[in-house]
Amino acid sequence: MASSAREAAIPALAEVFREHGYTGASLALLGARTGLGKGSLYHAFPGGKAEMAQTVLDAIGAWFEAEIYAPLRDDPDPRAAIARMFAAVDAYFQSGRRVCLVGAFALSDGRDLFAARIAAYFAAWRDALAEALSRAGRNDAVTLAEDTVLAIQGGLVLTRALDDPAVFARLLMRLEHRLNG
Amino acid sequence: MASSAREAAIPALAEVFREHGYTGASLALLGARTGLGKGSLYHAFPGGKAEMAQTVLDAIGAWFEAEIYAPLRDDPDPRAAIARMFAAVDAYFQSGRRVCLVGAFALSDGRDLFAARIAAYFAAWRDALAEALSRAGRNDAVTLAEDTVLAIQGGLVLTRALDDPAVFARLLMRLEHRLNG
DNA sequence: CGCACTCTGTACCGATCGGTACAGCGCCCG
DNA sequence: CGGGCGCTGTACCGATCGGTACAGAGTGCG
Repeated sequence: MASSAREAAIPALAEVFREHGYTGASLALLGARTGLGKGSLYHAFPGGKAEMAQTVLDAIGAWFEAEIYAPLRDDPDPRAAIARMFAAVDAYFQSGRRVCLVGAFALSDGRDLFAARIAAYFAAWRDALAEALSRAGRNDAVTLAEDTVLAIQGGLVLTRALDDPAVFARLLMRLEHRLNG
Repeated sequence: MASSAREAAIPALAEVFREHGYTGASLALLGARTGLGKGSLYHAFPGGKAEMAQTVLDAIGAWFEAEIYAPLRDDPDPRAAIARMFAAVDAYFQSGRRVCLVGAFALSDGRDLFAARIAAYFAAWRDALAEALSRAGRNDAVTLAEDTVLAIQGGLVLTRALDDPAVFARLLMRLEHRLNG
């Protein structure tokens, strides 16, 4: 199938963008990590590096939407959805060893190119979490949601800076306690 | 004086690294922003781009040490030092419009090159704040300090991502209230 | 004045950048 | 079996990368 090579390449592309940023992710690196030559890469992504990055951002957004945001909004048990969010976040970011690509893009390169997607990712997260908190009876739902999303990003920065995954683990415990008691 | 051109260039260099990251900050950009040709740049920084980045990181570290960490540790009134920290942070980061270079470096490029400096910057901040909180009588000083430093970094990420300085302003108010009542 | 020394613009280096062109391989379908 | 097409490796493009070499301008001092 035409799109299967494309789909298969996405996780590898994501990893390279995560580790090197947009400008730092060279076609040589992208090709090496995916195992695809330049020809294949441009056949699958005619738009070049920009299309690869967009596709990766969309895939990440879709994953979070399905695994985290949708349950937060729709699960009849909001507290269960929040617990699920923390478990998914811990697994996804490998307890802080893995960086958030969207957050990294927001800070430096490719910010202008992908600003809309970046903003949408965080806004959706904050709003879905606020929805769950609201249904759980919190009246400070929006503030608490913003604070939580922001703390997770900060936790990733500090964990990476200090090279100490315990920072992220402690943070998630604190946050979950604050949200779910 | 020999070092005056060097010193004068540092803020401009810092701004370029902040906006483009380490690999994204080309010598062309660095030269344009500082107003120095390649010859002058390499005369002032014989070690090239790496020395420029190190110098910038050191200058930032020194500024935070003098303006924020030292008062946190030494001011006889720890609550005043904490208030001063929030005012300095708000001014330095221009209410979130400006990104933290150290945090940006921690997330992506140049991380390995400058890991020690990056870790020292955050560890010093966390420890100085914990010292102040401890002297102010908080028994959860270390946790609270870690949480605060991390939240500021996350606030910068989210503010940039959503392009909304109000996020950072709200965060600082919340944090100061949590620390100083 | 003239020497010496600091500084700086410019030309140049090999390497690598993102991207394009294209020839040929292999697979599928008629 | 054979023709066509999806796919891919490779050579190549101009631009730019970080870095070096160096000649000459500017400057201060004996």
